[in-house]
Amino acid sequence: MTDETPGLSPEELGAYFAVMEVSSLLQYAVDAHLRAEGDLSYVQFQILARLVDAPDGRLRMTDLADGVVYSRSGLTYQAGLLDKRGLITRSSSPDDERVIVVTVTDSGRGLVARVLPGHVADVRRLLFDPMATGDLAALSEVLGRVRAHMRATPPRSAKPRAKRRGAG
Amino acid sequence: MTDETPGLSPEELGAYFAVMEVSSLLQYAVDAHLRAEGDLSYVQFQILARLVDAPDGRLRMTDLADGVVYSRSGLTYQAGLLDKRGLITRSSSPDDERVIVVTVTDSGRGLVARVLPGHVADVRRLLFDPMATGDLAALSEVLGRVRAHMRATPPRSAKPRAKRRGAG
DNA sequence: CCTACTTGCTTCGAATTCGGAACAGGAGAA
DNA sequence: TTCTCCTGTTCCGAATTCGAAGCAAGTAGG
Repeated sequence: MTDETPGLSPEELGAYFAVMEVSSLLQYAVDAHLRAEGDLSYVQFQILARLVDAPDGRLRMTDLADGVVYSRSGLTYQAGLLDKRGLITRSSSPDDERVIVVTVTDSGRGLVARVLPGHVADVRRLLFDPMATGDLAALSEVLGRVRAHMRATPPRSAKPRAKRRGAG
Repeated sequence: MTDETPGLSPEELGAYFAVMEVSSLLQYAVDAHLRAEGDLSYVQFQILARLVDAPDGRLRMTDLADGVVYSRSGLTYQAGLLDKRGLITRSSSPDDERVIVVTVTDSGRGLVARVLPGHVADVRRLLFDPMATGDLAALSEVLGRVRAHMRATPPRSAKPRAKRRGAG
């Protein structure tokens, strides 16, 4: 793999850095607002938003984990916090006693409804306001392709001996 | 601000989610590889890469912090780890005794050179391979505008009473 | 029925991050 | 000079994350 590494062109390098910086700044700003308005971290908001969007407001722990956190234990921790605040409830599934079904409470729905307008306004102000006509379509097109490719390429296969210690 | 929140169109929502998911998966995959190949976290690699790219391989702590971490203390922690491994050195500036100048060692340069090909290959495989002709230019164009807008809009002004506790 | 294997979630220990407090070196005014 | 800010770094406590290990529940084979 030392022979065929053509490197990245300046434009590729700039695009790579731009993706990382934009997402980082966006998440940081959005997270700060969510904490200020609803005392919610970005991860907690994502969990609640997913539940609100789900049929009957119920999802299994495993389904919730996908795309939000990269470990089950992290979700257990966050679910514990949300449960303690009365924003969700957890109960065993009658079909499969192993499965924990998470349900949004009315309080949780109310909190999401209360912080959602500000959240949307933040995203619009930071991400979409500076865009020109056609930028949105172009961005969706490109990132849609990239996302589909990433989902089809599980990252696990590439790191057989990654010895990560602690939080990433 | 409750009257004028038109929400986000489905395409905007999709683009927003795509940005967050792509960057998250990309960072996760790249981080895993950096740890496997050089026992470096993504943040540590960013610090070393910045130093290698800087004139004389030297930067002040404050300049390093901008864009890498969101707190000075976090940079101090990482600099301590890199210093302990002999990848950087820290010394006071003769001009201003307050300033700490960070310098990459030969060992640090060697490590960056060793992990850079794999890092570049990861970025290419995950981010650029699925792109079609013209996608790169479009992405650079859009995100360049967004990034410039974000840099001109400091996030501090929008969260006067954010009471964050611990890591974000 | 009983044993082996898999799946789903939680507990535990370690690592990383942040904000604020504390500390030290310069710059300017009287 | 001395006093008062300002800049820059480090220390500390709290919060969040991950991986590994442990435990309960379901599934397949004999």
